[in-house]
Amino acid sequence: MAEEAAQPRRRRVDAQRNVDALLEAARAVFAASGVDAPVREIADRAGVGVGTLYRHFPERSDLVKAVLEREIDACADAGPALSAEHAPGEALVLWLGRYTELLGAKRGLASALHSGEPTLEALRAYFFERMSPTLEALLEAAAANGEVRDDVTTRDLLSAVAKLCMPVPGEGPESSLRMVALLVDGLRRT
Amino acid sequence: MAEEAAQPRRRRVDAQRNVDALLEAARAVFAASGVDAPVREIADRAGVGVGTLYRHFPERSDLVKAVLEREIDACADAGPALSAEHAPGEALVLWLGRYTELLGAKRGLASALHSGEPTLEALRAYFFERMSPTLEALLEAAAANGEVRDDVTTRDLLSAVAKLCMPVPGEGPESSLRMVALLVDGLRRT
DNA sequence: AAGTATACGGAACATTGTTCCGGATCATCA
DNA sequence: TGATGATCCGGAACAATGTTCCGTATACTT
Repeated sequence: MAEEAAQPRRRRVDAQRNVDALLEAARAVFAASGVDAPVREIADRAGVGVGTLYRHFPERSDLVKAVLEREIDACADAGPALSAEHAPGEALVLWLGRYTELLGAKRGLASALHSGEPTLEALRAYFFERMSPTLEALLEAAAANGEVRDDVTTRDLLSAVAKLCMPVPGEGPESSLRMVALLVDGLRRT
Repeated sequence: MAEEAAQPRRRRVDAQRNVDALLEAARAVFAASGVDAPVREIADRAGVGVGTLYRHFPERSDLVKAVLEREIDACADAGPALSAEHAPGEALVLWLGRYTELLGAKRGLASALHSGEPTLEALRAYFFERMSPTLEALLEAAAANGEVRDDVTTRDLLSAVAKLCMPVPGEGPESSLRMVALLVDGLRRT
């Protein structure tokens, strides 16, 4: 009786099992073959038909989104803590490091953000919606403190670092790190 | 008799006409719909069957490459002139502007460079092969002159700017310009 | 003009995202 | 517990797109 009264029924257990299997399969396949991996491969690995996959994730991008959402949240939520424990400028740089790390580790994320596919628009939107407030706060604090220039947009900065982290065949994450560092140098107050 | 002796025959005139038509159609279609436009659309616009298209351009990417090669060359070749007429640091910045402009105007170029498609590897290779010597010279001169830091790789810089120019739905070329400017600020000697 | 290498067109194939629906399965209630 | 209906499943089928194939047509050569 302590449950929500709205839902007339709860999700069938087999359905839940399949959702879990799909998420795990997707995680594995994306890690192994990138976010462009065929849907069927994921369905097979999960031991499920494509119909089932589409029942739970109406579009391929919903699966991508589901897999990446947790990591996006963790990164976005890391801002306030850094802000509490460090000086504004330092907190900003540390968070940008964390952000770069996320994009470097989940190579698929950067790709997904930039693949023109209109179907991934939802992921892009979620990503920026989540990250913007965090960076906004850090950036404003650091600028108010005079540690970084104040003519740089939150959106530009998020976007720039994400782009620099785009994986390219024949280029490792190290080069992304170097390029981000260069950009951050440009950010310091002139 | 002044011809090369190797080729037994020269290209048929109808074939040449079709190649030209295809190149023009591709240019138009790429400009209108991006480099991901369907091959058939290009063939149709050129008034030609897909078989003909594939006879002259064995892979889609060959067509992309053919369309973009000329512009790549022009940009790469612009380096020495700038170098002759300006101070090293200024020449570098001016050329980077030209380079950014190319990537901003031919939105397809930046996409093509970063779309993971292995078939576009040839274009990527050509691009860097052509741009590297130009930027290398400019960068070395400016660094030797003490105007910019000397710990930045040619390759990193080419790659970074190209990435910052990647088109993203809902983001115009202006934001690319701002981000490149930021990066260039980071490039100045500290 | 005849002969032949070259080129053409478009049907057909492979891959991939997505839709559809008949049949199986589970939750609920008498 | 057993009936019942909502929910879910599987995979065949469809659409879009890159690529291949081959019978036919055309342009050079002699």
